[in-house]
Amino acid sequence: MIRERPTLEAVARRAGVSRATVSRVVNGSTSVAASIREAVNRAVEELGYVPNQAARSLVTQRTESIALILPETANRVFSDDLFFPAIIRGVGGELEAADKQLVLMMAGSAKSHDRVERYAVAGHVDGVMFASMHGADPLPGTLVRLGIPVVCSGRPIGAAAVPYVDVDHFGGVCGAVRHLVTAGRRRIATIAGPQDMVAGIDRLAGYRATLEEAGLAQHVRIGDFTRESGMVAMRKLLDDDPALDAVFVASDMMAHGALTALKDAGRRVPGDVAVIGFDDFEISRYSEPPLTTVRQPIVEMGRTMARQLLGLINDEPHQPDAVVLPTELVIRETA
Amino acid sequence: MIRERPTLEAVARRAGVSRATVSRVVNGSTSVAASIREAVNRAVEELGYVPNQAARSLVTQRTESIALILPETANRVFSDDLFFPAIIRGVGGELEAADKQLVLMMAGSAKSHDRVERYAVAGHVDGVMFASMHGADPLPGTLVRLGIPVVCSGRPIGAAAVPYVDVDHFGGVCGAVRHLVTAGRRRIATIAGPQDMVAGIDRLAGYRATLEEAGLAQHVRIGDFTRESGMVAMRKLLDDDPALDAVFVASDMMAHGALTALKDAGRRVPGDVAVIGFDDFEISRYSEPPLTTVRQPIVEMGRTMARQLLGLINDEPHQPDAVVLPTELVIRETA
DNA sequence: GGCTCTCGCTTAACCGGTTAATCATAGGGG
DNA sequence: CCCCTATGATTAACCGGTTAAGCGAGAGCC
Repeated sequence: MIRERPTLEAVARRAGVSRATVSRVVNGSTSVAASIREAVNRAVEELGYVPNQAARSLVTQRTESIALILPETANRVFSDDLFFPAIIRGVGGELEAADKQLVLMMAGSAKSHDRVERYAVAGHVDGVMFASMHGADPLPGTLVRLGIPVVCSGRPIGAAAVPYVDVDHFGGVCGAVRHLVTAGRRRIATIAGPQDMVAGIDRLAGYRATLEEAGLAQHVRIGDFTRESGMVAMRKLLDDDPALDAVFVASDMMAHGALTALKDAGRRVPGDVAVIGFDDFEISRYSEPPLTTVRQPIVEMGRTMARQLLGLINDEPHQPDAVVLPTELVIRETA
Repeated sequence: MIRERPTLEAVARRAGVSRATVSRVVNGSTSVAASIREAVNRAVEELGYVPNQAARSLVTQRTESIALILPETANRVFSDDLFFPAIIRGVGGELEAADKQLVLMMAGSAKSHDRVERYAVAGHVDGVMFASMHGADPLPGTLVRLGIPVVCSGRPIGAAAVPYVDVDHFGGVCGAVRHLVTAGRRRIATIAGPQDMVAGIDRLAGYRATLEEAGLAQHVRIGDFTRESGMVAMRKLLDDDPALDAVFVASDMMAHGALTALKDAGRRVPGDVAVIGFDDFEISRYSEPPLTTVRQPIVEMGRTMARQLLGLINDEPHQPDAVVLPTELVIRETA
């Protein structure tokens, strides 16, 4: 059943040349006579030869594969979230085009965190990408110090100088909140994201800056980006200030939770309370009412990360340390 | 910057033993004296030795990694879909526990399809898992014939005898439709899934069988599992039979589309029309009204696939050719 | 005491490629 | 005609592990 896989040696014998020559042909070296190249290719074809990556990696020190680290345990990732799938989609497309393999790793527990480090350090991959992580994770910095190409999605917290790709959280939020102010809203609250993530911190900063600029009072509640936490936070905000007339919510998921809470509390949206989210997930086009939100180009982030990493790996010059992609206010019906 | 990675040789020198002995200690062989084992472990520790997987694979013919093939181009996967993320979650968790790596591959285009085959055949992975594919894809069968361990999610169409994990589509749908019948519904339509996928075919079969059994007329429209297609199909069904009083929708996404279409058409749910979906995605708990649906344990499917594949790889005996997981009717408010 | 057996380590072959160094051959110049 | 060079192939070393076979020493047995 298991057909013995032909080796370079076999191809060489069949083509009547040496291993080295076959290797050269397979790797597209130019200095091989056309007739020989022809013969080798025929032999490759006939035997169905495919090079053994392990053997190749052993000598080239390259694996042609790249890790994407998701900073949650496998059980939590993807539960309610549309962020990681989109990142994967962007990364995957770009790597496929470059003929690299995508190795997915979850790094939630301390144990798996360790595993990831060992894996990367062991040279199983040519480079590592981190998807938006929590807190000041030392791992990216560690890997960089070891000379492993790394790119993060989301500006890393902490001192480590790690290349990253992020979106303009601050600018996007400012635009959104200003939109509320311009529309005459005066009691504008926010449901912020976790304050151990840049996405949470920067979006809250944008809210604060804009309200300060407008001379309005701030009402803040913190969520964890889940729908459930959005509901809870919205209820608390309504307790805090029953007369609030707008809320900027730092993620679409939480915004959906907020919408539910508002409906339960008998508020009309946007009549009584305007709502703006952040993300622009697909589902937000279908919420009731359709959600006004700040679009961040997640797939594009994935693509950009991959491109940057590939650049680093091939050490192309002029690799920017950071790329910040623009966000865009998408106006639908909630504000 | 790039610290030279220590090799077995280096560890052996430091510990004052031979390469072979170090190898044995590293791989946990028992027949090594405690004192030597001690010394070797110390050397490993001090040097920060991590074995080189390429070298190891070369001789063991094992890569400790496993491919998950997603049968869409990277651009389409994950767009609106919550199925693949859940599969990944299940698979990822199980593989992590087994210390295997997950290699993600998209196989949409013919070109990438080829790439996947070459990759698997080249022995880059110890086994391959296919996530629900379209039509009668020959690839799984091909790989099986080459002796590569394969497991599919979703019973494969066609003759190939490939181990698979699936859910009880038919039974689940029968239960759901029977629920509608029992509730007194008499004009029960369905929005079926694509008829080139088992999930689409079997669910339609369940609908047909149950209605036949109940002696009721069948109204069928086909969608492609997207929300949009659900909306369109629902409108068509209402054209077909404005008086229909229930609809079984073969996926939650399409059900959400159908809900929108029903609302637009002025139908109350479940008053005028009862709706039952299939999947039980997270979002279905939050639709308006919350969706009654057939739950399929997607994460568990992923886990089971991974377990089966690991069993095959370690050629444990008694590997079932097929595992069919149960589905469960989750009654909320739409029926 | 000598023989055999066992235990535990070392030696060395091998996995399947890449590539630097080497060598054969044909062509060109003097 | 001979020597030199360019071209293009081959030889062989190496990547970093695993593991079968070999071997030395201590224990058990008669």
